[in-house]
Amino acid sequence: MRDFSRSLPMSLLRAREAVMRQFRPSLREHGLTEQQWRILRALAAIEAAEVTELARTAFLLGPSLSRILRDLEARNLIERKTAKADQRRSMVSISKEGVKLMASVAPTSEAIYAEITSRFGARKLAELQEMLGELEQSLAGLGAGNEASAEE
Amino acid sequence: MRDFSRSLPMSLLRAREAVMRQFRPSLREHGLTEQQWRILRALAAIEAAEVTELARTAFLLGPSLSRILRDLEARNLIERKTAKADQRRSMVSISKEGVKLMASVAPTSEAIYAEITSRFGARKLAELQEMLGELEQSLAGLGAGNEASAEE
DNA sequence: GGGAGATACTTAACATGTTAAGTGAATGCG
DNA sequence: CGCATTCACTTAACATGTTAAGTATCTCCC
Repeated sequence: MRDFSRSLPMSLLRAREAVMRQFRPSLREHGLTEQQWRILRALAAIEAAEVTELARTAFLLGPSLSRILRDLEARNLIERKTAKADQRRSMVSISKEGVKLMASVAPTSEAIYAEITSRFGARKLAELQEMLGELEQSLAGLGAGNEASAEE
Repeated sequence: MRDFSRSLPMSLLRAREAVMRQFRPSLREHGLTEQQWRILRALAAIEAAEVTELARTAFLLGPSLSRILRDLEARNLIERKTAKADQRRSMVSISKEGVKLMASVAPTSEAIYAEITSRFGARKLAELQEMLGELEQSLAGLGAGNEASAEE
C-alpha cells in the first residue's frame, strides 16, 4: 500500500492546515473560530439566508450550524426570524455588531491572504484552485448520496 | 472582500471533503474513523513508534492521539509498552488483530483510491500533489511556532 | 380536509480539533 | 548531589464533525 503520508487525503489535509495555521491566531484574538468566521463572511455577502442555504454556502453540516448559530445569536452577532410563509424556515442575517466585528478582522485577514498569495505565487494559486475545483467535479455524484445500489 | 466560497481554504476544504466522502462509508463499516485508520496505516509501515513521532506521521495533535490510542488499545488493535531507557516515552505498535483489520479494509480502500485516480487522471493527481507540497513548503515557518517576535 | 409523507431544522451522542493545564520522568547545571 | 527546567505524554474544557433520532410544519393526494 502506498506510503500513506503521500496520499491525496494527507496532502490536502496538510496543505489546508498550513494555510489555516496562518489565520487562526488572528481570528482567535477576536474570539472567533474558523467556522464562525465562515458564517459571518457568508452572511455579510447577502441580505439574509435560510439555515439550509447557509449550511451549503459555509460548507457546514446542519448540526454544527445549529449550534454555532445559537452561540452567535447569543453574542448578538447575527439575527434570526422565522419566515412568514413557512414557519419551519428561519431567515438568518448578520447584525450591526457582526458587521463591526467583521470590519475589525478583515484587514488582518486580507493581509494574511495577500502574504500567502505572494509567497506561493498568484498564478500558481489560481492554477491550484482550478485543479481543486476539477477534482471536486470529477468526484461529484460518486459516493455522494445513497445512490440506488446497495442495502436499504 | 473576495467571495469567500472561492477562497483557498474553502477550495481545500471542499476538495478534501469530496475525497474523504468516498472513503468514510467503507471505514465506517469496519468501525473505524478516518483518524483511527491513519494511525493504523502509519503503524503498519513500521515496527513501533513513540507517541510524538506517531502524531507527526499521522498528522494528529497530541491530545487527539492520546484519546484515540486509548480507544484503539482497548479494542486490542494496538499495543503499547513504555521504553526502558526513558520511562516517559511509550512505544506503540500495531497488534495482530490490527493487522488483520487493516487487511480487511485495504482492498476496498485501494479500489476507491484507484477510482479517484482514474476519474481525475493520474498525471493531474501527481501535479496536484506536487502543488500542494509546494504550497505547504512556501508557508513553512511563517505562522508556525512562536517565532521570536511578539509577546512572551 | 385530513392523514401520510416530505421538509427544515434541532437535539443527542460520540469522536476529533484545539488550546491550556497537569503529571511524572529525565536533564542540566550550579 | 539537588533542584529548576525541559520533555513526553495525558487530562481538561470547549468547539466542531458526523450520524441518527426527534420535532414541528408543510404538501400533496385521496
